[in-house]
Amino acid sequence: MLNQLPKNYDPKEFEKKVYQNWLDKNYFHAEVNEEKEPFTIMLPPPNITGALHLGHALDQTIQDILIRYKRMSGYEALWMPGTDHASIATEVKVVEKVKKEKGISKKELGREKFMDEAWAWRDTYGRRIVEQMQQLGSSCDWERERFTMDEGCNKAVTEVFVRLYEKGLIYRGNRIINWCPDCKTSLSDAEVEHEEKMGNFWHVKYPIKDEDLYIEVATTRPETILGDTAVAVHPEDERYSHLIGKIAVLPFLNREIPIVADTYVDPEFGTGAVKITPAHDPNDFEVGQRHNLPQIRVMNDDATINELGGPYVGMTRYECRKQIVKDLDERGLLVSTKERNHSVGHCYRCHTAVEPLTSEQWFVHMEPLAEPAIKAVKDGSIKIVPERFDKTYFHWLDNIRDWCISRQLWWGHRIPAYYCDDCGHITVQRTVPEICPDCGGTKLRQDEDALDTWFSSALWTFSTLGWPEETPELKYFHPTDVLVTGYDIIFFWVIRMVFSSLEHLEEIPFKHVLIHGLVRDAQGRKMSKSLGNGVDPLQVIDEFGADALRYTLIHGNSPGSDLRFSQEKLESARNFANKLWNATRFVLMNLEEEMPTMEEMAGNLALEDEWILSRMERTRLEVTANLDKFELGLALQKVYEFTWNEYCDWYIEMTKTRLYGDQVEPRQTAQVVLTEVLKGILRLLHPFMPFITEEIWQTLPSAEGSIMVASWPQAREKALKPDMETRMEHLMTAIRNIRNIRAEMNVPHSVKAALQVMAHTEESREVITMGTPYLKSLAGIAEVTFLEKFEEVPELAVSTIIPGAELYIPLAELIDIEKEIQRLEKEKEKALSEIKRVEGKLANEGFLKKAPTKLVEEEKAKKDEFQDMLVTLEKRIEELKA
RNA sequence: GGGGAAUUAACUCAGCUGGUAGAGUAUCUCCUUGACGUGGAGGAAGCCAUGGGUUCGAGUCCCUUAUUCCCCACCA
Repeated sequence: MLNQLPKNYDPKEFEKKVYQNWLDKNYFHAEVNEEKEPFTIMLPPPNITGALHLGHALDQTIQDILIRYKRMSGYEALWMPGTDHASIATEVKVVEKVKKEKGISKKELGREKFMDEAWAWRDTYGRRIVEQMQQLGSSCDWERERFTMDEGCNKAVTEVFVRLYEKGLIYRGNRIINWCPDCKTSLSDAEVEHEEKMGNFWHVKYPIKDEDLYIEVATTRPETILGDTAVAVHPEDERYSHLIGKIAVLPFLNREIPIVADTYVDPEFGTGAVKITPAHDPNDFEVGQRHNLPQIRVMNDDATINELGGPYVGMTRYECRKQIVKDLDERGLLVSTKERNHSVGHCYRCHTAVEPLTSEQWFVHMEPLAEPAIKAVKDGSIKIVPERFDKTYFHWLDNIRDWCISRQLWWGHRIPAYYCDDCGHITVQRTVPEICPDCGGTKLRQDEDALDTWFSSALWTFSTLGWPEETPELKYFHPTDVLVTGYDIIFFWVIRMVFSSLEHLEEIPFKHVLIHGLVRDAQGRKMSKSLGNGVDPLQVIDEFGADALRYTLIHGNSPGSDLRFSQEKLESARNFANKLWNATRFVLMNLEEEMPTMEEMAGNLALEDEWILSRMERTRLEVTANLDKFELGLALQKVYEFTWNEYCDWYIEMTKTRLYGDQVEPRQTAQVVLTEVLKGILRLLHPFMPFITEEIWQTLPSAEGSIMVASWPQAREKALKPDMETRMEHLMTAIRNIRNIRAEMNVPHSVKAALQVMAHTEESREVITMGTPYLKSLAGIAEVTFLEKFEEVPELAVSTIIPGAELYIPLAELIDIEKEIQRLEKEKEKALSEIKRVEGKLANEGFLKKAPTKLVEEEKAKKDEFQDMLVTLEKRIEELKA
């Protein structure tokens, strides 16, 4: 007795064990190996802020499929895992934790102790993420696991910062930036989410100094009046030309501000006069620069009004807005209030409305970096899949502005800039300076700020391989092959990796970018904490198994599009696993200890053997092609269909006559082919469903080692047997038709019918002869006889047609003649409509001239076929009516 | 304001370089046949959103319209 499997598929029984075995055998590890071609994927490092969600599961499943496929195909496949420190998000979480546990703020705790807390957090969640990935089956090279704040990454970050600074591409400046009053840090443009909101548009009068005149401005943010330093009008706007150069008096503060002319102003919009607040509006900032206006910042870091706000000091920006509107109204300066839609920026982490304000920050000068990045995609060095995301990529780069990289946070890479207290000189260098190179002073302070998280993730493809050292790994594995990520982080990450790698390594970071969509809930809603519709991958794995989860995420999904996640899909995935499981049980219980090899049986193959082997070959060809084009959903679909519809539904059923027969030889061939094809299926399916395929593989005789290191089946076009496929098709049609007739005639299973065949071609006679055992076992036929003359056709019989032959079932006592005539009429209709279609085509001159000859031939053949069928049907109907 | 996507069977979605519409789920009929009822056999179900164009031929390519959904954007 060979190995046996339990009756039901229960992934919990083996998934952990299987994964542990892979770990023990070190199969995930990749090394520089000049004898093999490398294939590299860098895992987009998950944030250490919490647990993995279904989006991660999708992202990682795609990568795991690709990496397993390539590993089996003989590549030295490296999948480098790691986690991201996620500066803001983690810091916020740790701040909350400290507050909750210790009741103190981060300042009270102090920088050093705060960092200890953050590292402890990282240890906990970093480990949890690894565990989750392992449950999903991810075959990462854990020995190479990295963290964006580990020593190697730190070194790379410093190196990049210093190089860019020395090149003049990083600078420090007092500029307008996006400020999150809740996270209390600056944000890059990419980190601001804009939202359309209904707000008010207030028209306000500013008195003109020493004159009985007013200038009317319009604003959505009255609280910024406190920071106004000018009013601007269009230079050619005649309504205001007399006011240019005059002085307006700011309400409440009585500040005297000039009226300036600037083409930025759109005379058509609002009143045509704009209040200018250089310290709180990006456009106004620009105007301010052009006209040398002072910047008056009237808000604190928490967006309350500071002492420059006069009577409004201490109010929040919203309280202040309300109060100012009220005060303006009281003084008769409020002209009107209108409703108006406008977009407000929000922090992508905490969703607080962002406050634009001027601040001393570090920036990357983007223009010179953007250009090569655009070129790399334009010239095809980097291919984005699906292609349409090119537009997103270009659009962002074409409109890029300088990148604000400093964050007022502790958790992150501290900026390697040192200020001299004596002379104010700024030193940027790789190591901590002892003395100021300018004045020799020793009182040096390092910049307090940390770098944007994305600054370090931008280096991920090479900082993880040892850069700036010229390591063998870097040379061998870089550029990486595919970057797999969601469309939501093209801006944050993909673009920045491209220009970073091009700038520092002078090569692309990856050859392909494979974009996937978002995982949504069954109603199509985004999964979110506030909706409470998030699904925990671990719970899914617990209930259905990791393979079913992976199947659900991949099946029927196409690159770049969102997918809905539902219970039904999981069930269908689990059912498929169960089907495969039981097919294996069937095979196992019919095998014997001693089995010949496939090669030894090559001469004994029956029609169905040749057929299934040819079909498997075709499936291999298609699946491999799909995988190479990143069409994972299609690839999986094909494996599924081959497994269920061909192997299980037909081939297994057909082998039963041989397996249960008492002759050794045909039985052995069936046993060998059953095993061979099952193994073929397992190898094709392994990248998608690694656990079940491994578990089953291990039970099969003659399967050596792990399926993980088995070879990917090389598809051979010449192994296809199209004629065998056609013959089998005909036999299957015969069986289906007979089953159909039986169902329609309500012939119970117990009643075996005799089949009489009028064969017109040698081939059809052969098909029926070879197919006789299957007509018996699968179509309820008792025996098959061939008719030689038309006169022998029984009168009371139901009939059906396959190419080249008519099949009759005399069921005199059972058939209802009227019903049978109806059935035949229906078939006749079908034949007629087919003939009409084909004839229409063949009557078309253009078709005959321009369509490929092969197609024309096929159509002609079809026409003949259907016409024969029609003749037979008509004859048959006549006979029955008579 | 700009860009993109979607619109295919009751539902959720596939459909690659144009050549007679597919799957899963649900539904209807039958079946405890020695792998599987997490199953088997059979059936019903679609003017592939709209109007045009290119073509011998369009779900597939081009344009129009409608609806829905994303993304981007410095009109105060």
